[in-house]
Formats: sequence, C-alpha cells, structure tokens
Amino acid sequence: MKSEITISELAKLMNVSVHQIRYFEEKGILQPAYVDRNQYRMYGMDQVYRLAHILLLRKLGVPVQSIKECITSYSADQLGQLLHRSLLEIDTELLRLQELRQFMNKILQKQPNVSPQSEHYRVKRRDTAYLTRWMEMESGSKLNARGLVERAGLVPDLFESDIHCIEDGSGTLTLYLETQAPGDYSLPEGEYLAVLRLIHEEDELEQAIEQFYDYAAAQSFALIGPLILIERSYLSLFTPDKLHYELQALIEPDEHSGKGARP
DNA sequence: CTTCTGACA
DNA sequence: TGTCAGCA
Repeated sequence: MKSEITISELAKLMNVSVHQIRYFEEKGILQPAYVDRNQYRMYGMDQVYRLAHILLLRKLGVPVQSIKECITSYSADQLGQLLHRSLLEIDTELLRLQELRQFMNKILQKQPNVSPQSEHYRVKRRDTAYLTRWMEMESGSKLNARGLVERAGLVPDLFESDIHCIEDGSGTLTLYLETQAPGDYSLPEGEYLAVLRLIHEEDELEQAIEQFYDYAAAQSFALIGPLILIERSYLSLFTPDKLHYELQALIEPDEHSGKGARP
C-alpha cells in the first residue's frame, strides 16, 4: 500500500472539502506529491503540513491569493506581525459579539412586556440616566426620512437604542440617546409612573399622552418634571406596523411611594 | 466506487 | 463554496 493518500482522504483528514483542495492547487499554493497514472492526485506528509499551514493562514483572514508569498517568502518577523494583527482583529470581533449579545439580552428582557396585556400603568424605579442630545424638532412636526438624513446627527445603531423624547415646554421636542457618562441632560433617580403603548397611527400617541395625564390625575400622582417618551423601535420587530413607546414621568417622592396602582 | 475537469449559481 | 454532469 502506498504511503500517499488520495484527495478525499486528505479532505477528511483535514476537515475540508475536496473541492477546496483542488482550488488551492489551482491557485498554486498546494501541489500534490505526484499524480498517479489514473490522474488521481496523491498527497504525502509534506502536503499535509502544507495544507495545515494554508488553513491556519486562512483562519487568520489571509486571502488565498496572498498565501503563496506568505508561505514561501515571509520572514519570521513578518509572520509575527501578521499574527499580531489578527490577534487585534479577534479582539475587536470579540467586542462586537459581546455588544451584540448584550443587545439580544436587552430585547429578550423587554419582549415579555410586549405581547400579553402589556399596556398597563405601573410605577417603576429608575436609576439616574444620562442623556445626550441627538436632534431637536418642533412639537407638531412629524419626522420623515429626509428629516432624519438632513437634521439628525448620524448615530451608529440608532434604531437599536432607546430614543428619549422630551418636550421642554417651549414647544421644542428634543430627542436624546442614553449614554454611560453624563451628557446634556440627566434623568434623576426615583419612582416613575410608566406605561407601554403600541402605536400604529400618529394621533394614537397624543391620545396616549392625554390618557397618561388623566390617569395620573385620577390616581393623585404628583408628576414632576417633563413627560418622557421612549421609543424602542427594535421591539417593533415582533409587532410589524406598530411602534413601541413607553411613557414615563417622575413622581413626587412623597405619598404613593409604596406599591404601584392598577388601572 | 472514486476521481477529474469544467461549468454554474 | 457547493453542486452537477459526463467521463475514465
């Protein structure tokens, strides 16, 4: 029995496809030990090691075209730089995945609130939140796509964030994004009256706001500070054609501090 | 049965 | 990158 192996054996050994091995040959980076009379490619240990190197470089993101020079004429120093570079790339990818994971957790924590009978009032505790101004608009005006492009600062992952809309009395609606560090505006820690609403038409939102104040009055909640309107557009993934809003307002930390009220 | 080549999405 | 045909 020959010491060399066939292409399918090599493929199984290295956990790659036969096609891929031929592709490497076509690109001139992996030649068979020899070609048998029946035109079969045959591979020995040299090719096994060589293929292992190729696969490793590929894992590091080295394009197949560059692998040839990489193996043949690269100094140990150049290779060290290459490894160092891909280590940095791995770190950034790791960071990206961690952030993605956090976001998925955030959705899963809020999603149970969505479907059942979510639209009920409750009192919830909020820690201090720091907001950074993103854009401003007149209270009556509607936000369209063009307005987004022209007037709003570009924010990566905008629609994965909780957009806080706050009306500051003077007829200006300011949209904020939540940030880690203190920014343009701070929401004090405390008890907030809150309600979730699913909105599919513009005027429903205004109704919801009126109902919010009516409810607060009926329950004798003393609301201080502005109404905070939080849009979580990423939750609309579960309910097409509906936007998810949470209405909140700080409650005077006096009476009503204990249990929340029910509608 | 396995592989090869070439072509295609 | 996988898949398929047609051939040896």
